[in-house]
Amino acid sequence: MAEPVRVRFAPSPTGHLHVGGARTALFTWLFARHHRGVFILRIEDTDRSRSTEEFIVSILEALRWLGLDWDEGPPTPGYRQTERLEIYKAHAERLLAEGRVYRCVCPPEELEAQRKAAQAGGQTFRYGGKCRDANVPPSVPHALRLKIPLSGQTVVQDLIHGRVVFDHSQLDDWILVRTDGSPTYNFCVVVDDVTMKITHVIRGNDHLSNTPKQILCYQALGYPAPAFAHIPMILGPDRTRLSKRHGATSVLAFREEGFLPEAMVNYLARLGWSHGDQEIFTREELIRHFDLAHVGSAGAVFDRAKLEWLSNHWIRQAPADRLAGDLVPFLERAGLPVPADRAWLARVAESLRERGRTLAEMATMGAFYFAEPSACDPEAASKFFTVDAVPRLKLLGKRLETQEPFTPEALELLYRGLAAELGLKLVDLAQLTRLALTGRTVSPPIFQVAALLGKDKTLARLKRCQAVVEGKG
RNA sequence: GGCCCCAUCGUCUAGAGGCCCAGGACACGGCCCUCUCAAGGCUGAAACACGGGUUCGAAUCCCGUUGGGGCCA
Repeated sequence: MAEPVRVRFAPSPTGHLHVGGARTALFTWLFARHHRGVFILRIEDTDRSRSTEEFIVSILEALRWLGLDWDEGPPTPGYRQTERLEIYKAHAERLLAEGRVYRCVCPPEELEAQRKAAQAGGQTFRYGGKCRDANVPPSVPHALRLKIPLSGQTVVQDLIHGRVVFDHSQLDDWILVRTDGSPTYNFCVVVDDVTMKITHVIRGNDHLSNTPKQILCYQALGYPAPAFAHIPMILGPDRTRLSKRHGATSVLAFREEGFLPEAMVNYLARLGWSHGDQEIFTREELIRHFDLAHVGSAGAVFDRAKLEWLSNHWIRQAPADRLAGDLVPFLERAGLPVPADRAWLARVAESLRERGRTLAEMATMGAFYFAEPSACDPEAASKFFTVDAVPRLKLLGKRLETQEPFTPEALELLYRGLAAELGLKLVDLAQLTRLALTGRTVSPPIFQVAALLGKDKTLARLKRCQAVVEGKG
């Protein structure tokens, strides 16, 4: 048996958890759970100017919502980079003492300007290593640079991309500690991954280019490098990296829209990973089947339509009583009264689930269950409220008044009988009733609706509808 | 600009040299079912970026081109 797997997800709290980060977290979590390893959460908050406490809270909440539980991490202290500054400092000092790193006084602005100028002129700019042998004294403000070997190459054995070779001649001596004394992101990552004994670094493709420098840093530190897996990025419809420009990308925004976490997890898992032709996965199935070998190497476009399809699937799978509970905040937000009878709400949810792609949609579509429809769809009204409408409504009201029991099955029998009696098609009576009860031409099966509404409300709405039609002449 | 990654239907993908004149799913069209809309069933249109090799044989291997993406305190 190999060494136990230890993996981490390391978001920076400079924004909400977006779908790209969520998928990285999911893949990492699945890898850990599949291998019965340890999933670690680490907060990369070295960028103090942009990191906030709220974003940390929001990210943790998003992870919990997705059901990605961590074995190590906040609120336990020691899993935030700002708490680990001493560790980075100690490692930097060691590298300096061992001559693996040197002091550099080249002003960053100047270097940046040179690079821009070179690029504009179609030239290649590379840091020349002016300070490499300059023996800058410690008293002068300085940055710390890692010495990259002048020749040779570093090979990244990536679990997804295979062997990727980088020529040392193409790599700049890179900054580990800035002039202001702050360690750079890439240096912190290496030190953290080493000290947390991470065995597999699973992260976005955008970090692949930094990997050879990190491997060189591991070597300078005298540590073995972990295995790497660079997963492709999630793209927008224009095939550029998914961002706010492409609309809502925050995981919590999807929760607000009424997607179920099962749907989100299922969708994200299938975005870039596959298991034959299977599309629908429970969490357990994902854990059982997930492997990095079947993660693709090309970027994937985020497709909301497919998410919605999965969402509908998982809404139909969910137990009715859970759906009822989930629906409550969406009713509130839609300004609808929340019924006290939870069992009744569960039955309502059950009638709505077939058509709902999100909880928010269910609340909108089912509004008539909770409040009397304010007005009929005018186009439908002109079509169905003909001269025949009033007598039919009257007759329906009369028959329904004495109908017992008021169940969908019994009501259907009554309607079918009446339709036959009048020489009508069922649809003629059904649509008229649908319009009266829901105000629309689209709804759950109308006998179910009537039964759930109960005899009193059903009769009242039929009567009111009749009055409206008569009033119109 | 240099380096790196990537390239199968509109989208997500199956495909690890012959089973592929390329399979599934979402979306789209048609039909069926049906009290409406969904769901479901059947069905249609829809792809191996291009050019060279290697091989008896290539979506699958190699090279190049093109296109896209990413990294460079």
